Amino acid sequence: MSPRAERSRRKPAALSASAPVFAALGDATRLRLVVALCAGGALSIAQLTAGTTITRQAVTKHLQVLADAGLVQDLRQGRERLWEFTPERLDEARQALDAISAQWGAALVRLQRFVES
Amino acid sequence: MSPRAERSRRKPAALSASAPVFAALGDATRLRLVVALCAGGALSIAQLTAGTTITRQAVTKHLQVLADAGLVQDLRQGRERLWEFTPERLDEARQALDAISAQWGAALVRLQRFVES
DNA sequence: GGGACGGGCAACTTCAAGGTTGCATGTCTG
DNA sequence: CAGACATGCAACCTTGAAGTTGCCCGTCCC
Repeated sequence: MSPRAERSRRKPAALSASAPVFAALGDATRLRLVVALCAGGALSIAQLTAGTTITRQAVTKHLQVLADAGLVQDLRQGRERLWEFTPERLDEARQALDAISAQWGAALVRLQRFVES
Repeated sequence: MSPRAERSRRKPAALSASAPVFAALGDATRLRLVVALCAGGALSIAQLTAGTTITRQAVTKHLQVLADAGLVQDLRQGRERLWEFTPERLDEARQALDAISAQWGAALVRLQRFVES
């Protein structure tokens, strides 16, 4: 089965359900956090704060927003609190963008047929 | 050339440049507007307001936000102001999500190799 | 001309996001 | 134990987002 067919086999997820995910990604700081967690596995708050100009508390709040959107997950380990990326919601968001793009493509095809007729 | 290779041939767009696009999509009302414009071609403000509970002014503001993000475009026609979808920025956002997903996949592969060694 | 209709502009309100500071708490480690 | 380290919690501040209301202006059309 082609990748596109396999993707469309899953449940549609209502498309607007991805709005919170987009909102969570719509901040440069949070986008950086997501990228960092994607590349580096589980990281602590202190590690994620290092290299930024903002406070540890601000990073904590951003991580909480990402967690509420289902993009990251925390796991305590000793005195540390490690955060790791979870891909499910982001995949749903990707599918949502694919759906929009497909809808646009279909509209273009209809327009093309209309012009030719 | 495969779709993936063709996609990666284009410029990377820095990934964080898509943050404003995600922010624009991170609102249920605006997401609905984008979907409507994708399906229905160019629509007027009055048409986009019909069927919603919010004011015409609120719709206008949302459209302005979408325009600032480069997702829509307006064209005046008589006393109407029609809005249409523009796909470029949304495609960039799709590529950004693909990049994140690919990075996560690569991290998983590295983890797998590490566990096996 | 004179209504409808579509839209722009500006002021205003409400509320939450983003960020900081200060202090308390749990946890290693020498 | 004592201190360093990682974090939590709560109060606070500042802006901007989201939405409304009121009024004005251009355009279509009978």
